[in-house]
Amino acid sequence: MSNKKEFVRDITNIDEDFAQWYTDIVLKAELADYTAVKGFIAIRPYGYAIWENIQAYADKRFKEHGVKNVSMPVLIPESLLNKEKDHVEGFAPEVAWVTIGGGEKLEEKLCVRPTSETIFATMYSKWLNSWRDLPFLYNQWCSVLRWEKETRPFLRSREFLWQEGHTIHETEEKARTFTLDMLEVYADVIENLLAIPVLKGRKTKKEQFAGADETYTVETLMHDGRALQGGTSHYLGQNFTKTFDIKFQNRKGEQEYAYQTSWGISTRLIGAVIMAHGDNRGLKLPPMVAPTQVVIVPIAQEKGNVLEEAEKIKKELTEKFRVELDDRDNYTVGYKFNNWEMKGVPVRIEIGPKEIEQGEVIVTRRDTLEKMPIKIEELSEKLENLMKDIQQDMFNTCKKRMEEKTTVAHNMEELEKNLNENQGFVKTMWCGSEECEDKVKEVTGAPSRCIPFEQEHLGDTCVCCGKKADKMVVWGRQY
RNA sequence: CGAGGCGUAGCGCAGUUGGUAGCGCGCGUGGUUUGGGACCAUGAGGUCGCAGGUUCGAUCCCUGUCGCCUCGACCA
Repeated sequence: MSNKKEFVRDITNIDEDFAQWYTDIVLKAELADYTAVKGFIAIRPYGYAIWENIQAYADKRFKEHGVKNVSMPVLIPESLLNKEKDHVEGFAPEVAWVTIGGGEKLEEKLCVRPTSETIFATMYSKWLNSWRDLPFLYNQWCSVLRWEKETRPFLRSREFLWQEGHTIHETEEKARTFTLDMLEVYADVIENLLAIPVLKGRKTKKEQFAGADETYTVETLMHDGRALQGGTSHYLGQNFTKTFDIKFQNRKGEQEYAYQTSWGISTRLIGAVIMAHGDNRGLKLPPMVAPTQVVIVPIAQEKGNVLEEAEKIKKELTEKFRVELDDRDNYTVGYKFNNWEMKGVPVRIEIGPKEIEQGEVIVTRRDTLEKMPIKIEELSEKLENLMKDIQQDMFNTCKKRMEEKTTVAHNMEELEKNLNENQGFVKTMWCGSEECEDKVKEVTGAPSRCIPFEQEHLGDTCVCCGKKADKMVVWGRQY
């Protein structure tokens, strides 16, 4: 009653101020906290556990493709960073420099890695001799630094955790295939683990990675209709292998430059999970990434054998699920319900004297808040199915929203109207010129998201200039 | 980098027309409670962001500075 009001005020309303809602969730669900330095967050155990689940899932997929993990240094000499022209221009404005070491000014300043193409390239050039050595399929889990001006936890911090894969291949075709394979891994991670549908496509020249020939992307859509780039995979061609002299003796005995890829996903995905699924009660985690999948809340736990029974259930469920028993005696049941809902735990089990008498428990889904009694002996089995249902339903809900928020425009007026009213993705035809791309961004504030793999024929003329167009491109405001 | 806002207890905020600080939540302890954010009692917790100036005296006034947050242009 009046409690409800208090609760609503606890977290900012999701539809009134989405940005504030997001910050509230990050802090109150104890995912992360601000630190002494702007743009540097402390990821707390609950947030880090989500990252660990993402890591475990993605790492397994990478390894299925033969990828091996390595660790590269955090510092890059200026001269190395400067070797690839497009690359420097893309990253130079946002790198942090180390100029003093051991109390003495360094002869050459060192940049804190914003990404490690240059280091990998240097090492690859040392390690590569023959076509028999290829491919090199290396990845590292690390943090990188980019001195952003505007920062937000997970979405845009100056330091962020990520994974960067760097591979070199014998042929262009093999490298291109691998680039797309990794994009599929990302789509798999985001759709199947995080339950967020993706739009797959290729970035326009203007939006692609600094130093890449092609950038592929998986784009996602958040609660408020804004887009978020979930992961990117780049085909780097021979841009770096030529400047870093990564060559090998090919099957014909000739010297040839290798073909390279790089690809990454970051802790930004935690931001995506928050913003794609959350609601006014807080976080809503898909079972597969949830650090705690089941929380058991005992009711009247001091009475009879409630706690004992709850512990028994926990023990049994722990074999299949990540389970927590909330036996804190200084909080009421209502507090616990709200607290775990805010933390997004997918399934809650209530057990009290009444349930024990009936030999059942009350199971509540976080996503729909639907309550159901389940016999204790059937619990473990039924929860398995329930987890699958929740995972699937959350994906479907998100997918439906993405479909509703994807519209078509044939001219600038429609494009602007759709972006303003419906947000989301807007599909249009595009002539392919950067002038038109710039103009759309200038007028609507929305950059191109990608040129989707699944092309549709929406007309024959460019949304902007009206000239002949044969590509479909998707626009959307982004995070 | 442009625009705005804010720095007082862990968090949210009062406050002193200048006399060295208070409320709510949270936290500790004891007890009563527990089926949707419990209650009583008691206690701990502050160089009032930092520096300088004015003043007998500054958390308050002035100047500077630093930091943080939000919104815009750039990025995972």
